[in-house]
Amino acid sequence: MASTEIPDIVIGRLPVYLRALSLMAAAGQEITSSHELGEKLGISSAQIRKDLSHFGEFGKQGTGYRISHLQDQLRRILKVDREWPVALIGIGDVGQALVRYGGFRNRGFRIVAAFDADPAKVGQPIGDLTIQDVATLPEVVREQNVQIAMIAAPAKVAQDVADLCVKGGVRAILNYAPINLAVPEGVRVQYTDPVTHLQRMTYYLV
Amino acid sequence: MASTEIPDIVIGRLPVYLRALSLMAAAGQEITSSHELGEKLGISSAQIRKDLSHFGEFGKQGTGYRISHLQDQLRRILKVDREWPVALIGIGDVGQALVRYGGFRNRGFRIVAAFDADPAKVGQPIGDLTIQDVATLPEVVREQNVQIAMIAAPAKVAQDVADLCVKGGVRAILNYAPINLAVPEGVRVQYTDPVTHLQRMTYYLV
DNA sequence: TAGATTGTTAATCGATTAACAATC
DNA sequence: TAGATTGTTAATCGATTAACAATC
Repeated sequence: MASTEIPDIVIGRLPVYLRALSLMAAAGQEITSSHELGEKLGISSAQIRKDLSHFGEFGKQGTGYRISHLQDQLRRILKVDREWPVALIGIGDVGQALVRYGGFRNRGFRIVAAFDADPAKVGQPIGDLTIQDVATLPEVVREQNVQIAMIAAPAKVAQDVADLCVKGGVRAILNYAPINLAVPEGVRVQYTDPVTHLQRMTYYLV
Repeated sequence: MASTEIPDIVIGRLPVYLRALSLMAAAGQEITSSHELGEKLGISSAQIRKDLSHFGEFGKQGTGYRISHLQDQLRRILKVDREWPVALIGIGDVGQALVRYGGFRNRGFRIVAAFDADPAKVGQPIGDLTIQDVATLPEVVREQNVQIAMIAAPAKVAQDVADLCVKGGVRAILNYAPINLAVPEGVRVQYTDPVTHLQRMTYYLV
């Protein structure tokens, strides 16, 4: 079976599956099973099979899944069988780390434009790029058909930056600023904040 | 009411509530309601009230919640009404950004030890700290009673680093390496990987 | 073949929501 | 007071799991 409203929580697990598969593939492994994958990820094998069954039949009874095939399928489903252009806003410590991060390549993304509001930074080179004035963002991302943005700007201006992104046609935002963004329907936001992650664990400490 | 096995998904929302409250407080606001908070976060007001009801009664009928009081309560519940010492392993781009990040203070955390495996880095200053040899980690974190670690080391060695952390008594790990860690029962891991976040959104793009 | 593992169904489990009495 | 909002209950909704026929 396939289609008809896949739960978002299922979509959220697919990148995790894909990452685990890539690790296995890198180690030279060719076949895996829902049981093995579940073991590695702390997820039940039934859940993995159920999740995958939303999209089709990718395994073989008695054998399991050919890793390369399942990777291909997951990449296709997640639409990362291509290279998405990404805009990065805020070239501070986090922004610089993101530019230098080698993990985007081959996983579906490339930073194609970097922005900052600081006149001292605008015009400076960063990696292969030149830092552009954030005021020009809507125009630039629209021209380059950029649908994805990463916001690493200070919290104070993050909402303004998000507004500029939306104005330029961005539909997906990864927000490093520790604030909740208000965006129109149809624009997705993911948050990443080390403190929030840590605070989620302290509850369980003594 | 209180206690008796709070669902982890509820715990996961508390830091988000706390962050939103801090933002309101910073803007000079003194009172809020479950409705307003839910509006800001894209969560139903009923869910917020239900979540809070696991821990006690923090509001007032007809009025809502006094923000400073709810902040205090959430900080107490999450155990971030203190300052947790944190170890950081891997002083590359991400590690450096974390050391310079000002957002830990006042939110419950302080990096008290920085480690790297590179002999050229060991002994170098980073912020207020000196980079230490990762081989000494178990000893050092045990001495300083560090229960929380952030791993920003390369994927290849992240599991080894996690093992050292566990050996030193660490019970909570925030992992920036794009791999799933195997840890013993009782040790919590949170993952943060920009690519995984982005891949979760591309599914919805055209 | 015998053993293993899939894909799927039905049952269970848990989380979210709607509604409202209590009350500030 | 009148209006508003909490805390909580019961109902709904959705996700996870157990189990197994199908079959490699």
